[in-house]
Amino acid sequence: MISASLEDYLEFVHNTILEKKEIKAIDISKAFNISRPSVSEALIRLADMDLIIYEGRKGIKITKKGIEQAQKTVKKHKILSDFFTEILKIDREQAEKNACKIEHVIDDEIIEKMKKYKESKLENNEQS
Amino acid sequence: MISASLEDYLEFVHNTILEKKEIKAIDISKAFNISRPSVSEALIRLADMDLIIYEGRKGIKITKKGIEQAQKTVKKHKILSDFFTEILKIDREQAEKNACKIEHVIDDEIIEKMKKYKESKLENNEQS
DNA sequence: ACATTTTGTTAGGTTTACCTTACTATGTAT
DNA sequence: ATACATAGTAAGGTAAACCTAACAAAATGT
Repeated sequence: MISASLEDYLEFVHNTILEKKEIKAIDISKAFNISRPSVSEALIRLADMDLIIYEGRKGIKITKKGIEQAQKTVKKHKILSDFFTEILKIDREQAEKNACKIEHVIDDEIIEKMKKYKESKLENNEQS
Repeated sequence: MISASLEDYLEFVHNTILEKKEIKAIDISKAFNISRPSVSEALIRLADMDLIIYEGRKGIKITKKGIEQAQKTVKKHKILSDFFTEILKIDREQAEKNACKIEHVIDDEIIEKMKKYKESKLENNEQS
């Protein structure tokens, strides 16, 4: 099982690669406000788990396994954050912040029910 | 700030004292499946934070500050678990399990909105 | 081309939350 | 009363996730 911290970093690696085609260790350091050595260490652990391929300055690549992992987290994040904003009327910033923490501990079944609930709620609103 | 583990132990101390009038270190050890030395260590940390008064075999007492802390956690736990069962139709066991983890990371504002949401939903159901 | 800045690594340290092994003190049972 | 079991402590260890200081390599600016 992957830790919350590593999951966060992997999610960021994934999102950044999608957005900007590449990512460097320093980007993670800046994004999460952690030291460069801590990023090195984390990337080595992610590589040990075959979630990324890390070759120092040569770049960070995400593996198939890593993409699958990251997508699961991204999906949870999105459903949580949408549920919070659209159903509970939480402001975006706070919804995002809480999604970031809850995505690491919540079960898939609850996420699925949140998604279904939101969908059925929005259908009803369209009819009214 | 208190850690998730310590918050769990404090919550259990509080609930057990309410239920059975007293609690021993060994009870925590059994409930959370952690070693006796780990419990000792945790209780010392809780005592350092003035959340409990710990005098070894003489017993564990919870302070005013500890009760307040524990009640906050219990409240979050209950609102989460009720929201999951009543709104999202999650079964009790899974709702409890997830509440246990989410209660440590979720903001008060979201908890409040969940509570309000559930209350207004139940009102509507009474009318229909 | 050379100096400076940027990026990453090494080495060593801290804290939290666990663990095991071994010891001590307390309670119980006969 | 003594032997045994239970509860707690002491000592020492591990792994994760962070840190700083110092160094090395690479990229950039002039």
